[in-house]
Amino acid sequence: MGHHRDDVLAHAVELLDTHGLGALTMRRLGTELGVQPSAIYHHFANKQTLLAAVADEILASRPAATASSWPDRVRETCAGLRTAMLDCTDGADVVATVWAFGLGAHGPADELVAVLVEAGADDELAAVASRTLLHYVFGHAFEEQTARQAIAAGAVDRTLDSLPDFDLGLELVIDGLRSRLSA
Amino acid sequence: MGHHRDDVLAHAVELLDTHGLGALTMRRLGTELGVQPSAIYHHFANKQTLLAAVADEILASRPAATASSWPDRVRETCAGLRTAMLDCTDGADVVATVWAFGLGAHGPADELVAVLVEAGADDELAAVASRTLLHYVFGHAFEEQTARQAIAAGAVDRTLDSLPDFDLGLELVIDGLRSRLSA
DNA sequence: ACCTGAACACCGTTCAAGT
DNA sequence: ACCTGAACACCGTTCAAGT
Repeated sequence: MGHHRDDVLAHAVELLDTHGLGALTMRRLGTELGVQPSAIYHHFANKQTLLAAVADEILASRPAATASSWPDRVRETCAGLRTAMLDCTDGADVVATVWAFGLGAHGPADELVAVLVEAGADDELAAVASRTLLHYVFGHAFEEQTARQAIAAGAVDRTLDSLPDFDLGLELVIDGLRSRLSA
Repeated sequence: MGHHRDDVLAHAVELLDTHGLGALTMRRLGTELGVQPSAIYHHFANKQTLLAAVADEILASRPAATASSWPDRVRETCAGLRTAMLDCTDGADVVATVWAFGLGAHGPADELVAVLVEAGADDELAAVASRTLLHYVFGHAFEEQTARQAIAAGAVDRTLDSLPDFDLGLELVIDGLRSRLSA
């Protein structure tokens, strides 16, 4: 048929978004593209590499932070990251896993480090704080998205109104950061 | 052979610890117990239920927090949780996933909420802060454990000395919490 | 450059039936 | 109460070979 890497990647993202991570299979991807499973390996070395590219695609849709104060820029970056992940089925799972493996884009991490250094943090604080913020955003988004699906599937009974208080937890970390930056 | 639920669970934990999450399979578990795969379903409804029980087992080894001040109790609880997860291969992955699904023990969460309420937090702050702390601990442990394995497997080249600065990030959150509690 | 066909070594889960 | 045997509907990955 003559597909390119980008065709395969775009289809993988669509498959993830419409049917979830469980449906994003090398075999199913091949079938939907009208091609043998093994043909996918011509474009991606393995599934992990494909998932890393999918994660990058999810993160590419983030808007750039525009605010002037560092707390607002941190809020913008974290909110943008969260929204990008929640906008795609199982997006938080894919992005967090790829990040933990050390693959995929460092965009959000680099952005946070830059903002914090500009705000007066030394290199160590900037590095630790950016990772702390990312762990918070990943953890919160992953739990929210997973719980929502578990409830929708009837797999578990649980309320969710207690969950999406994303901003409050973020302010907690920002407050801790503020007390370090003003010192 | 006549196994009980606890035999199966103990073997599952051992399989996880010695060979990782990829090896913790219903089929392999059956084989190692000298039993058909389908026999496992007599003890656990499905793999998710088994994983929830495994997560509870990992968390059961945590020591109780004994310190008197709330920041020290928070540090103890978080460090105990982290250690329990890191002590078992893929422990952070299993515990964080089970937690996100709303299954398994709420031990660490309940402990943190209790400590924070005792320290003067209202119910909402205690709930948000405990989840923020958990997201941080899960995220940090998952990344540390995953990165360590990815490096050991040669799947990725990355330094790790920049990672295990667990305490610094935790102090950040505790500082934010302190500024709320003293207000 | 892109793909086929076939194979290898696996999965989770169900279900009738056995003791 | 605990298990067998067999099946169903799948996986990721490799590799020689084709165009």
